Amino acid sequence: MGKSEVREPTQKRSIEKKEKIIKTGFKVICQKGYYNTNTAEIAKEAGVSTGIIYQYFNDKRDIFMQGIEQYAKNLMFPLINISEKDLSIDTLEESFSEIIHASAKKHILSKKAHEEIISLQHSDKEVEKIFENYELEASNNLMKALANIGISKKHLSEKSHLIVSMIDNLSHELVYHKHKDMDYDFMEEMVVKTIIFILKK
Amino acid sequence: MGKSEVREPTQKRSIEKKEKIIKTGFKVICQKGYYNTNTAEIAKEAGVSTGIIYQYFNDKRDIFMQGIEQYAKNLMFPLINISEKDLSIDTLEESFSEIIHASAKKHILSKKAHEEIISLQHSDKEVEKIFENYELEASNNLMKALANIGISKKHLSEKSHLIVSMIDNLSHELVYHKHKDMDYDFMEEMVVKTIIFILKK
Amino acid sequence: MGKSEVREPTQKRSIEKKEKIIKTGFKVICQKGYYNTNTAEIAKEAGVSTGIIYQYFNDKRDIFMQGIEQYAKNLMFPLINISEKDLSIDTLEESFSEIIHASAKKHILSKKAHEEIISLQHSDKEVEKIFENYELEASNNLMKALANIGISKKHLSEKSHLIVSMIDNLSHELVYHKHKDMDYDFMEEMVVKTIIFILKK
Amino acid sequence: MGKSEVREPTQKRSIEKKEKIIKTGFKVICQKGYYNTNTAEIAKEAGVSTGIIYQYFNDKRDIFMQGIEQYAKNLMFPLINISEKDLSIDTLEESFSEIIHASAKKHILSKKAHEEIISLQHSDKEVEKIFENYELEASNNLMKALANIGISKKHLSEKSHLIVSMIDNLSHELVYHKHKDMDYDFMEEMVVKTIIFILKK
DNA sequence: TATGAATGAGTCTTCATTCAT
DNA sequence: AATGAATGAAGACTCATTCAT
Repeated sequence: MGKSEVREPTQKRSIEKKEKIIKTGFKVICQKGYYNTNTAEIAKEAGVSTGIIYQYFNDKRDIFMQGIEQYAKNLMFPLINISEKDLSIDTLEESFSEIIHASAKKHILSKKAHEEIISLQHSDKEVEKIFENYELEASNNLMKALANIGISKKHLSEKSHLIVSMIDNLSHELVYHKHKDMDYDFMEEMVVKTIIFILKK
Repeated sequence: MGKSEVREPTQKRSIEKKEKIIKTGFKVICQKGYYNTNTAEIAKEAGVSTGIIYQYFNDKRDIFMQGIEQYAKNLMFPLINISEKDLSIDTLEESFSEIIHASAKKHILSKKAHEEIISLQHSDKEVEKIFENYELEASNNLMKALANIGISKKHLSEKSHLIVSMIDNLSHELVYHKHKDMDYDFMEEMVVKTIIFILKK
Repeated sequence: MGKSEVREPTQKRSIEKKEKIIKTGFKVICQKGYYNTNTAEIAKEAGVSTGIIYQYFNDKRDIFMQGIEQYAKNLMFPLINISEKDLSIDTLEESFSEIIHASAKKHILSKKAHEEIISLQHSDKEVEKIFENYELEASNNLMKALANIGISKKHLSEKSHLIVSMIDNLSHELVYHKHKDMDYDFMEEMVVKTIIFILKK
Repeated sequence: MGKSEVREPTQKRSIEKKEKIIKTGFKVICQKGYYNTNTAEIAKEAGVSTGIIYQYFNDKRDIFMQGIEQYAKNLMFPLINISEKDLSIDTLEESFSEIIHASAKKHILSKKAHEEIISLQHSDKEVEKIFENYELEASNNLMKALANIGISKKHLSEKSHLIVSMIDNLSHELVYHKHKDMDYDFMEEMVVKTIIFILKK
């Protein structure tokens, strides 16, 4: 029935408008929840009409998805961009310490965002994929970097995966600070040591 | 003109009916998400009429809340029930292997429930606490059990927390099997060894 | 996503309500056109809420479709129910005269309806089918009846089809009376004679 | 604050542009239906911007109306152009055979257009007349042509009308081929013979 | 003249909640 | 205590029309 195509804006003004919608929409959804935010509100917050949204996006979900895409890229950046330049076999501990800090820093930005995204993974397999892909990329990059500095390739993919999860978890913990009386410095140190243990094993 | 009160059932039949609604409602919501499950569906699955729901519950949210209260303890953390009977200093590896398996088994429902609950935290601060408490309880129980079998109490809470999250992660991985080409037996073994490493440290 | 099933009402009150919606909806749509009638208006005219419509019908189109179904049945009734009792080889002319009159009578009821239905055949192949099926049934019944009174079966399906079209056309003409100065009695007579001619050929 | 007038283009380029919009718009509307065709689509198909449409036309309806005016005569009824040159009293059968074929050829678009026009008659009485006039013209032309080749004028208008509708029906049948197992050659032959019969009567 | 981005009123549909029985 | 029919407010999305450029 002549489904009107989504237009990819080329003009500067339009690109900015689309970016504004993504940014604002993503922010509001993260603050209030996907199902508690309606398109009219997103439009209003972004300073546009409801109609224009559907020239740049397929539907409400699409706004959020593109927000996630940008967010995920940003969030995973420190892990995704690990290379052998960041690692050295002699200073593994310092290297991972730095990586953890960089990761935690990004996590701080986006407590709410992360929560809302996770909650949509149920009904939306595509959301899940985005994160898995970035996680996979992070694992793979870490794996290559580790191989390049001379770590044994034996079971390296499994090890990398474990390491990435640990870093991710710890970053979470550092941000959420749910357990008030914990010694987070020790936890970090412990994680680094555990990573070294895993790699040496 | 007062808001008609929710009735607390006293008769056996009624109590069972209410239980059924909580159980079914909670299950369906965890599987499909809060906003993708409507009251008609919950009623149908529970074998009751839509009307009756509003005699036992204030609203849809109330069903889910009571579900959380009632089932979270049981479902969420198999780790909560760990005691020193499950652990022995000489067979730590076997012990944790078993714990991991038990955890993985319950993980499908618990993970989804957890995610869904987080998604409601936005509009509902009350929800937030419930889960944190159970997670804390799991860590604490593990900690006590470990202390009881002679593990050093130094930084035990941090260690326990790390261990719980590793088990949680691995369980998730074992259940979802996202990375097809991974050697999950190795990963499990690795996790167990890492736990031992953490505890010995 | 738990698409709520359309309920087929069993209680008397509900059946009447559903009938009322079909009748009113069909009437209003025929008067104002499908795209100029909105669901709120149908509901209002039928004296129900908009919500209830979707318990009995899949969508707006469904209301109209069920209206058509009833209407088509009714409209085609005289042609569909032709049997050998209505025909005799010796009084073919009188027989067809009567059939034409009965058919025209039904057509009067529904000038607007017919127009609106035809206009939807574009976008809706299902609408087309309904009418084709009734037309086919009419042709087939006529064919059997004719065979039973001794008309040669050679090319009888083609002949029946032509006859049904002619009757249908004439009925239309008799109702619409677009051409003010025509002698409709003659036309009817002519059609009857032509039918006889076709059958004798 | 007067409603900005529709401009009548004077430059060659503009006139062509307007013609293109009418032609394309009319075609697409006939194919897909008035309410299933949006102005963006018409503009796109015509190779113009949506904005320009409102310089040449009052509104969407106006495009279609002008399309009807301009193309109806040409498209709707090949029969309109019948003259005595096409007919001869001695070769009536061949003549009508040819007419039927010509009619069938133009039938696809014309039938759809006709249907769509009828559907607009509800909200738009103006549309109604246009078509009736062309249909009448077809009958009249046929009538004159028949009279000119010596057919009796007695009841000729009624006969012409019957003939036109038979041809119209058969054309439709030939184009759509709804009844797969029919012998269309026989039907055509039968129609021609019936026409001759009517004329001779 | 021409563009196509922008508007926002209007539409169908869903669903938590109420109420007659 | 229970049913399930009924309500109607709210939401996602469309599209004829306008307007800044």
